[in-house]
Amino acid sequence: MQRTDYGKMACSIARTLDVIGEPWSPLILRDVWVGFTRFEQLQADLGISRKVLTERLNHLVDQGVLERRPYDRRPRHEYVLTGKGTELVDLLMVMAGWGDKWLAGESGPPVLYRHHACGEISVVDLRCAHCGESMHANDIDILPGPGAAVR
Amino acid sequence: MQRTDYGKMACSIARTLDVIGEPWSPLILRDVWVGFTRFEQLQADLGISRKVLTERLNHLVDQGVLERRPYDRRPRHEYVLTGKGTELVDLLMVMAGWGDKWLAGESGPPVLYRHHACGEISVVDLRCAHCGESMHANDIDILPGPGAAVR
DNA sequence: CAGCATCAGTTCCCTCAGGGAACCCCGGTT
DNA sequence: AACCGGGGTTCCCTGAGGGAACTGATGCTG
Repeated sequence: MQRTDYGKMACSIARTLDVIGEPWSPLILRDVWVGFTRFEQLQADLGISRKVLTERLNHLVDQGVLERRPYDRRPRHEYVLTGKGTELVDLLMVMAGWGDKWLAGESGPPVLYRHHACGEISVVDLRCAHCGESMHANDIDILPGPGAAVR
Repeated sequence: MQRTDYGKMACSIARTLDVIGEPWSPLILRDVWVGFTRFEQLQADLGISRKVLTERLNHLVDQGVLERRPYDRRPRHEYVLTGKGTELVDLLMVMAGWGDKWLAGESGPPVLYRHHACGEISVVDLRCAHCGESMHANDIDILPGPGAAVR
């Protein structure tokens, strides 16, 4: 949890930050996505404090982004992405794309993405869901929406 | 700065978090994007502590995401997005899109986006830059890239 | 069946980052 | 000369993150 509660703001960016804005949360999702699904695996891979990992996992489960699932008759669980969580991974892909472009340096990007549909190594691009043309920060106007008045 | 330094990890998500992963940074970028470009405006709109706002702005300028620009003969500046920063706004759009879908509730999204190209209210969609087909979390394989070995 | 290992946390303390308020500096205005 | 307003700085206090030790439930081993 942040000191300041973003969830109350009438802004979908702030609300999203309330779900995955704390330090570590995006990296936890990344790890779950690539197959580190258990507490010990996450802790070892990330080097995160166990206390904080517990807090983050509980929060992500509470928010419906991850699901806790037993995988043994012993009290053992793994964490898996829900549909809501899987769609957050899209955000991670865009984040990775920006980092690949601006921060990777000499040696190039640490991972590559192969698109199932065309079989090629590729990157994500943002398109308008309506017309299919490119849709970036300078290609849009912002208008107040129906939820604008809610505080 | 986080306690843990993400910038050292061989992961573009972690590196991106090193730039805008601290609390407030995405909201600062959002505000600059929509036109709150001055210290006092940002402080008033966000309700952020002045100390932290100073730190965040310096960090974002250091990272080449924002540019500090004088707008008066007095020592007054405004902050504007660089090219690098403008591309980060794409990330904010995806973040907002997710929040609109999963967190907006009854009253609907607080803001709408009108796409210049088609003039319609729309949302961003992720496509493969290579073939143009939909490209989401489950549509790709992850492979090690050239920068994978760097620690 | 005692002892040990493993996973998944929980508890403890310590440090340091965020919040809040007061203060400062600098140029311009009256 | 006194005041103002933008853009910070400085101070203290609280609370979140880090680290390491401890716990509890279950299964495996001798």
